[in-house]
Amino acid sequence: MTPTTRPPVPDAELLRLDHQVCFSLHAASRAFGSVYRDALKDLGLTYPQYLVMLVLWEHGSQPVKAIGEQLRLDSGTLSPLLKRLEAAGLVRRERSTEDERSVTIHLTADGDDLREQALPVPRRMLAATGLTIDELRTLRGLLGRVTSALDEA
Amino acid sequence: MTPTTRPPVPDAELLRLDHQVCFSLHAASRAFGSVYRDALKDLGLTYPQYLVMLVLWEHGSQPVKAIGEQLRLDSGTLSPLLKRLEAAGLVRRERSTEDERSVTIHLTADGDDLREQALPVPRRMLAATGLTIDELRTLRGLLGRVTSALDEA
DNA sequence: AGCGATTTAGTTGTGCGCAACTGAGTTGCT
DNA sequence: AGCAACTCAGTTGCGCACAACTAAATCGCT
Repeated sequence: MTPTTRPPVPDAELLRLDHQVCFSLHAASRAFGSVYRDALKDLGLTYPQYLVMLVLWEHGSQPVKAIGEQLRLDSGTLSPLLKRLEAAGLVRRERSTEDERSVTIHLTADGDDLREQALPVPRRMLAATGLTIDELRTLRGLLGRVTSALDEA
Repeated sequence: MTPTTRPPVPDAELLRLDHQVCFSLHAASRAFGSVYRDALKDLGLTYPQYLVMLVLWEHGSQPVKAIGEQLRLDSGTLSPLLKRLEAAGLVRRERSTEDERSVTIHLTADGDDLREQALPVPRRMLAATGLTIDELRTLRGLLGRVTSALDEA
């Protein structure tokens, strides 16, 4: 639309907006990380470790690859992270018998028990954001679209 | 509102929503990082280094502390990052004479020249997000509010 | 059956992010 | 003036993220 006329928003503002959005995202992500760090320190988990545990709590034992797809993480990140979860006694690694390339991650009893302790965490986080439900939904929607679009490029 | 009645959104959905928002944020931030990495590799800058250069391009020479406040980064992150920028010849460090605790960061001629090369980057990023101007503004607003709220906690 | 391409996890190396700490310099209080 | 509290930059140590690579297993094609 308006192909031959000036865009309604001047270039300079577009550029500033881009920087602000990217920077806001960066800052917001780190702010979340900081609050999660605090909420999770009693559990002895980092935020990425918590994400892995969530996947296991929700869907049960899974190969490394499946976890990586859900969290958008590769083996270079997951392998050492899972090693630390194993060292903490929360998780067990088992090489698959029918496909020996694959390693399945299982929860240990301790890992399963930890779920109980983790239950209040999301509510605490939710409150800390200070957003309404509708705003959260809008945010989630926009972020999802951005991520999909960026993954194309 | 509706103080004694059931909330209109069930608990379970709240929790899922929180996870989705936090996770989306994490994923979106990394997706941005990935596209920036690509857009910036010709300049030899990482995304955080680019953010520091933006601050210097826009506001000129500044002490480390001021840069950290604008980018929400501490000296543990900035000191080595600035060292790398200095090693790349983009930046010069100068201990302040009137307050010898403070180190002022100056752009070198090369660092100033790089601005020219960086000009097309934001437009490219903007296009890659696939969002409209209004959506970007909404996103920026929500992210800013989340970050402020989280910084309180 | 044989062999090249692909898949899966893991390793290595670099940089970011942050907590905890250090050390030099400054400020404020008495 | 003197000294405790604070400020600022830097260092150390750990974990995450990712590119590039390796090694082993599987798949697919002929």
